[in-house]
Amino acid sequence: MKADNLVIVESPAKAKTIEKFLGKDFIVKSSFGHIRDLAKKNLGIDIENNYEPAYIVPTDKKKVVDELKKLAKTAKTVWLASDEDREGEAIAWHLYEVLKLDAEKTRRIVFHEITKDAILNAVENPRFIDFNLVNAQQARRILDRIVGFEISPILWRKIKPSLSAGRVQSVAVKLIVEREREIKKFVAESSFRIIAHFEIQNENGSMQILTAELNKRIPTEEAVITLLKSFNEADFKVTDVQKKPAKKSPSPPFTTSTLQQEASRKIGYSVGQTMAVAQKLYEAGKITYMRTDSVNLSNSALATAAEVIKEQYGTEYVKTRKFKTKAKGAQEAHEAIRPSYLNQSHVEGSKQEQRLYELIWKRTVASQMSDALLEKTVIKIQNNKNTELFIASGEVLKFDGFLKVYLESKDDENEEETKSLLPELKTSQELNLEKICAEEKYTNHPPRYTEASLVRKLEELGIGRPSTYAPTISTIQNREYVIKEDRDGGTRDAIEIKLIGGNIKTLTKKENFGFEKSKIFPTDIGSIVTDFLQLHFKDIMNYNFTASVEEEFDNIADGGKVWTEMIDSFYKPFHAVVSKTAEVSEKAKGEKILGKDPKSGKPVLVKIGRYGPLAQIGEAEDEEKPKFASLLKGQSIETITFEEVMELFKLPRTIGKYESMEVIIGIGRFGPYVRHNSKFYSLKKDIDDPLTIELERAMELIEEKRLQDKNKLIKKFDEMPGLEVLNGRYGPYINYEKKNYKIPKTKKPEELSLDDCKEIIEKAPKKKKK
DNA sequence: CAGTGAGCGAGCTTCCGCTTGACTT
Repeated sequence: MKADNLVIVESPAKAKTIEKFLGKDFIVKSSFGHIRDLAKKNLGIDIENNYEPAYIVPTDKKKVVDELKKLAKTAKTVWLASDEDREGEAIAWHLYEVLKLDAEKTRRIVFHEITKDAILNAVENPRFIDFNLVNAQQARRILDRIVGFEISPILWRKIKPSLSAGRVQSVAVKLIVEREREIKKFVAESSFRIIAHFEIQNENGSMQILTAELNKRIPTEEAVITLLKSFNEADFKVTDVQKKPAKKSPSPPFTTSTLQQEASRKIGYSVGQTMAVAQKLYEAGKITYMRTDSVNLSNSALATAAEVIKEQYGTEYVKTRKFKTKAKGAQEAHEAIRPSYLNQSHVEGSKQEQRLYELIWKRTVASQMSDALLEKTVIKIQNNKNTELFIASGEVLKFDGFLKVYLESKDDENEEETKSLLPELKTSQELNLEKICAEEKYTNHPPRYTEASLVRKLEELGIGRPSTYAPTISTIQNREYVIKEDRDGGTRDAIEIKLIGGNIKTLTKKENFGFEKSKIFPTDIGSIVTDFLQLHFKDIMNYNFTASVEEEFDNIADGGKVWTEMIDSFYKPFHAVVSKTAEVSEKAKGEKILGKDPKSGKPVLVKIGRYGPLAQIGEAEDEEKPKFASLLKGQSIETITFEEVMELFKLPRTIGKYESMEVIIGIGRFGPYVRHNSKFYSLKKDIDDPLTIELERAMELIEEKRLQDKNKLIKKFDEMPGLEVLNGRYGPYINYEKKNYKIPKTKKPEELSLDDCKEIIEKAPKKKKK
């Protein structure tokens, strides 16, 4: 295949679309993102030589680069069409360098939307590579490398191997750690919410209840009773009625971050899931690009939206808008995330894809619809016994507008503010009191982050980019700095006091609180690393660090600053701190002494060990070796109590005999277990507690595992005892000499002969390790 | 795969931001 013009874009899906818009003389290829990166050896930066970067083409990019080289050689003109932002400009430059392009035959073009007009217009208006922008990217890349690769090794030495630190991830973890500490410090307070119920006779004779809330909360039970008594036999009347028009406007179309948030709130996807499903939709040509910080829609999309809305809902529902991006540091290389074809409100595909698509369709369409019009009513109610003021507020939807299609969800749905239609009332109208209820309400601690709300916070701080939100969230979980899980809450008393028929009744109810679903919690390692970094690298950990270096990158991009000078003024003081910290800082183990062992009088402490958090009685220097016990899942150094620690030392414990052999409960490398006849059986996490589990349940676990093992074995051969055909999580497989082999789909596992198995093992591709 | 927490030393880990596959025990 030969063509005079080679166009290079970043994404293959984009290449496919664009090729259709351009003529036969054009061949459109993708670079699959960056094609070069800093070498991993020696930082990939020659510090002595004015921060000269050492770029290499990673092995998995060699193939793409070779193909592009070949095509570039025969092309008369090479069009570098990577995105119009810092990273895109750098990609263009790397291509220019690696493909050894001739400046004469190279053109740099950009477009923000994938429409024929935009592309043709771009081709008409080429420019050359903007080296200031490229240098801003180099500064960004090198700063991140320096921060990550100079701090991480300190963590390996001072805390634990394989840990990591970085401009983005370390701050993300800090947000989680700090929020958890705020929550631990938080003390819930309660006060009483007072609600009066009035009976209203409607014109047609039917009865309606009007509820109105006292304009303040009452602090104590005693004060509530005094107050309620003062209402006894009072006459209530309306003292004011106010009606005001109001409106609600739709949210802007989706960006990566808002899509992740809404998909989490409305359909319960993790941010990783959302991106994977969106990727599928994008590749199928159903939505525009899913990694974007822009809320902009193309003019043609706006026009189609107007048509679709007019057709489906009527002209009065159309109101097209151009939204402005508010996110800090947004680079707006793409459109907002929207359906490629707005006239398709549904698409084929998996259930997951359909649900996400519908969400995107609704959000996009709603963003171009009329405001919803409301009438808000506020009614004031007073009485003749005291000066207290009750307020009833209601809301009537006069015109639904965009609400016909879509309403953005909120993170905290606790506030049940169901404002309803109020009866028509006039000033000085008398009201018949039915009852007054006082309910004890507790204040809530600041909410724990979900994956999606953490992304929102990062975006707010200008930290990270659309392409990195999901990977960052998984990095901090993979490093075990944080963990996403459900946690049980507790119950507490909530008092209810009523004034009804002249009597006061008090009732104490139990209410559940504090249950957490899929929330992010810090681990001990996360807290210790955060404290360590905060102590030694306070600048990097500052929430404004990214914003302030971004300002300098902008200066470089504008040509006002030389990138090596910017890096130099960062590196010199930074590296001095690195050297000093490596030398003088203590090993950080998060050690905490909780008390004294009543038996031996030795100190009882908790700390991070090689294999995670542990409790210890006595010290290493003591003559007698210290005793150790691992902490249980869900326990942490920061919150565990002395009593809980002492419980841990009750393990291992013998809980009885089964088949005339001892049954022992312990905690090992892989968590709590039952040991019986020198075999191990795992306790079920979240169900079994090793400290309280009884013999009967342990026997159940043993039998369950035995049954499972029996079902696991499909086939074995007497001639070769080491070879087994087994049933696993991903279906049947062959196990031989500790290695597993896939069974071809053409074969039935039950019918495999020994020779078949040998053949499969022979033919299996050699394991490659990365 | 299941009681390890000492210490030595070789060799490895690690960043952020652009993009998709390859491939699952």
